Amino acid sequence: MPVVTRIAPSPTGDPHVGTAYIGLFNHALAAQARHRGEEGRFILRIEDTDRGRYVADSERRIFEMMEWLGLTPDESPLQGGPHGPYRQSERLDLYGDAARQLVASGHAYYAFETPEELAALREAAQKEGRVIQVPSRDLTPAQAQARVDAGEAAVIRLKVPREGQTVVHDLLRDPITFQNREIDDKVLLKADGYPTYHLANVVDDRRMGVTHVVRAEEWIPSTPIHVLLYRAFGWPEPVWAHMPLLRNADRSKISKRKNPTSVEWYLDQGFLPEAMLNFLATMGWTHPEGREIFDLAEFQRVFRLEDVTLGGPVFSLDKLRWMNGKYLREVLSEEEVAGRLHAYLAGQGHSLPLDDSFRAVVRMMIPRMDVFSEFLEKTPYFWSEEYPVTEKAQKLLEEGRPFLADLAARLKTLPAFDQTVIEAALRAFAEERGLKPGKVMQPLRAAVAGTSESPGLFEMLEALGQERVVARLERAAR
RNA sequence: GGCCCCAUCGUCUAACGGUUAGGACACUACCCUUUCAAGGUAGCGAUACGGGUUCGAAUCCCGUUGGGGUCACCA
Repeated sequence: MPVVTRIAPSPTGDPHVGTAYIGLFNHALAAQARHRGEEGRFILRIEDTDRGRYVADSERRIFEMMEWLGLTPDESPLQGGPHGPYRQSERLDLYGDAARQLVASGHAYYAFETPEELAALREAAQKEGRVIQVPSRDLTPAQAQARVDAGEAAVIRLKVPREGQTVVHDLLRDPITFQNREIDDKVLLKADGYPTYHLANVVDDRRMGVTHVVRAEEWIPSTPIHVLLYRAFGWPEPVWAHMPLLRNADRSKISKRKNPTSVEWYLDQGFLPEAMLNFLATMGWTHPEGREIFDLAEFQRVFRLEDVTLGGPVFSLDKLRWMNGKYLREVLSEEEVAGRLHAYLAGQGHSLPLDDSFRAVVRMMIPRMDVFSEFLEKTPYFWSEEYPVTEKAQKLLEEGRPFLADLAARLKTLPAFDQTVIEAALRAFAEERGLKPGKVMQPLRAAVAGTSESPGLFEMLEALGQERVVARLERAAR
């Protein structure tokens, strides 16, 4: 069975984590079909029929987000494809024709009510606890056509049956039943000639051959409209599957105010796309063998839509961070981490050489960071002599005051400066003074790092190098 | 408020009529240890409630409660 899926974001702002989330599943479904040797396509279509909310670079940023995550679509406005154009604003003729076709077949009608009239109608309907009824529905086709011909502003509305019910066969929640009398006559074509979401969505999905509509739960209430539309056109319905909504900690729909929702933020913070994807995959779904860490290929291998759970998953930044750290420590090699971190830092405007010294610091920091943005924050003393000194480090420095100068002198004379030599020297120094090793090491750490929290002292000293270590010690001893 | 969806530890979830209700994050303790981490071990911690069905219910049915979504010429 061919599987054609899509995401259809509107270009109204930052590339949203929810788009990535839904994109992951749609992308996987298409990939699975291809692996089976069947047709599988994943489309990115831009729903830009609301000119009021259009944001110019949003489309490009959505595409870049998908690429970053490795969810590159097979067809999109940027790549093109055989079913384009992929921007609804470039497909306007289609919708007008489709809407008029429905008027001709009696499934839709021209409506002339003004916004003010509609507001009044809506208020009245609300009072009576029923859905709005549009007077234009009762116009004869000839009457309506005459007013349109006269140039009167009109929208086209779907003529929803007054009786009966419409059942949505959602793959995850089948069946969902709606009473037709509770569905209002939705606008299909706006007065400006632009389609509404409902029309454009159905027409495009049909023309692009979409077989599976996998989208967020918030669309459930409009799905009966879409079903009615498919029927009015005489088209077969796609498979419907409504995924749960990502949630804030208070369980409301994930939002900007309560969570970082822009994927660009995660990129800026230095999250890995692999970890992001892995984490998103565990929202509403679990690996059948209980694995926590798995890659996209593995996800595609074992994912089944039917296994999706429906409780709205709370998006936990804590767990995402843990998972990202896990990738740093257990999935990627040290060399890969160094390379990626270097590229990340370059992207942030820090040009550090990708050399052995950088690699040594990275190696020490891998177990000490979860995301790349922590790297420089935690290692200022590796890159400059102007590193901050914490209060606690200051205290340790005082404790070391009696021997810091001597220690500097001792380290200065060391013939080699590797971990083994350093450790032996320090232990010997402590013993001579009748101090426990820690009593020497802590002040030393404070002197060279300005903090009591650092990687292992010996490896850190080696990475810093004899010259810097001695100089810092001498400075601290003064 | 109408309509619709949902309901297992604080969070993500496992269980698909029979388990001491399992794992992960977070939290706590201990171990390791030169600090901080990482890692290891242990602990804390859940079937919302009430009725059914059944020999047996977290699992099936109904109700209640709770949470969420949606009610535009936005998507």
